[in-house]
Amino acid sequence: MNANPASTANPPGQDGAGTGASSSGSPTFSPLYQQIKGLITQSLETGEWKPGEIIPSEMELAARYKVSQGTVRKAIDELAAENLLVRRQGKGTFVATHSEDRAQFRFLRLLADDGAEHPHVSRLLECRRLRATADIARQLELKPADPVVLIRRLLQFDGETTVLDEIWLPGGLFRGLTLERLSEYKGPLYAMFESEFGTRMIRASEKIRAVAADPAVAEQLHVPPGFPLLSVERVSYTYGDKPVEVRRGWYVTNGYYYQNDLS
Amino acid sequence: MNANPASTANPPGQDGAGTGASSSGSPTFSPLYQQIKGLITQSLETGEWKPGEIIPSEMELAARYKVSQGTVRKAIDELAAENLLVRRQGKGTFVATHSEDRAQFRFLRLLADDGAEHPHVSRLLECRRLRATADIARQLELKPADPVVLIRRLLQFDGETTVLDEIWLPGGLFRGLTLERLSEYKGPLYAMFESEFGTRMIRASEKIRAVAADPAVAEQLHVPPGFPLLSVERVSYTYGDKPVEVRRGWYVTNGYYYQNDLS
DNA sequence: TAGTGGTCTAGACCACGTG
DNA sequence: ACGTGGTCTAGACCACTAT
Repeated sequence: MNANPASTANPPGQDGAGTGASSSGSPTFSPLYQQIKGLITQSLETGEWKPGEIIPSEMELAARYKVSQGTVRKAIDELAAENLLVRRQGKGTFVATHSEDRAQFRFLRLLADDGAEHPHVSRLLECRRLRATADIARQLELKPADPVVLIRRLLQFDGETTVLDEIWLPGGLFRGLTLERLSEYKGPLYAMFESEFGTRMIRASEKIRAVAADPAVAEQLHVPPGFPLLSVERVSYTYGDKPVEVRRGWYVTNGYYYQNDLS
Repeated sequence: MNANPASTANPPGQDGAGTGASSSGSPTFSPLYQQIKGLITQSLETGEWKPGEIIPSEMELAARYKVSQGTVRKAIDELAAENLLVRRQGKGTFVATHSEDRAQFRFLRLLADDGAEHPHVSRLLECRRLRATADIARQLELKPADPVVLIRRLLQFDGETTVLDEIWLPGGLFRGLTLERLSEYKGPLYAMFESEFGTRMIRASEKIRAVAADPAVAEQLHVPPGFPLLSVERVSYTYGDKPVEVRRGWYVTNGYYYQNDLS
């Protein structure tokens, strides 16, 4: 009989999830689906649904949050676009993970000159615990001299030593991270951080430069000092745009290139 | 009275735009909104709606294509996500353009070390017409020895010579492009290509390497030979993934860096 | 056959920009 | 006051996957 249930169920401040500040004096306005998105993100963050697991169906979530399926759908759509969730028709919606998928190339876009994606192996150099320098502390939003973990490693593509990485992590989040545990783990580093330490890398920002290899780096990469290297400074973020990794990489781009798409 | 108009109006093969191959024997299936997206793209391609102009409202397009507003909306949503259209609430939907917006940074992501986005000026070196090499012809999907235009230029940031670009364009698409016309035009190169030659760059793919400056390049950039430079090889595409520009750039990354976000 | 996500529709109301 | 895009709902059907 009623033409539009929304006209009675959805005026400001009457429904379960609320409509944000539309009835308050604040000039802000938050769409319902954004609030649902936030609630779903919370459940991801707290581990209610873990990487690789299926989350409740759209209908179940709609009932839980007391909104329509369409609103849940729009929230999930955005989370899927941000690579936090993966939809699979006929099966359900799953929490994204760094373990599978080939999500590996997402964070290491090094291709051979012929365009092929070659596999690589990691060679760990060290894993030390020390105190953050002022610079690292600032980037990780820690206090100076807070404990951090430093990992140094080489990556070999087809046996060729191609990448030298220095990775800084907040000590508090990565207790029990040792060289031994690192070397035992099979798979991408981010997959280990996700499954072993509950820290999931969501996005990263990189500063790329061309630099001359200094003697120490040159020796590790088997190139002469002064050799041109790609310098990649990365800061990775987890939920809530919290920085949880600083990475400095030196890439030998002979036979390989860094692939980037502008769109 | 009827609970669901769609149940009578939308069975396979009965509506205006059609529902793809759902009633044919073909295994393909194309959602209605994808077909609408294709029709809108066509109108963009043919110039029915030009860069900067407003396109018809969602209601008008829905009437034109004989679908619901929601279906048009979904088509426009995707085109907006691909930067082909720009939505402005309360005003309408507009054809994206390289002229305004600050869309400039989208295709030249060079920032100063302090993270600031500095303006730059272009210094044209030459604009010649010649025959494509085998390599350039292949990348532009031309026949070998087809006519092409070569532009060479320098970019200066804060007076510092920072970038040397070599740009190849298909001769057929850029008739009448001369050094004089280039130097007269104010604004980004892509804005000129768009407004003067009707060729709009949609996306680009880059291969990035660190290289040692060869003597000729070094001289232009005022650095010593062998100096580490960022080499950026770009292929730009217009509608239908048709390549229309090959660009080779050398960047001096002292005081500046190439910004990239992984997400 | 049942359940999931994916598409499509129709209609109502809201926020924004312009008269 | 009006038109635009933006949100929200409700319901039907389609496509895919598993049982």
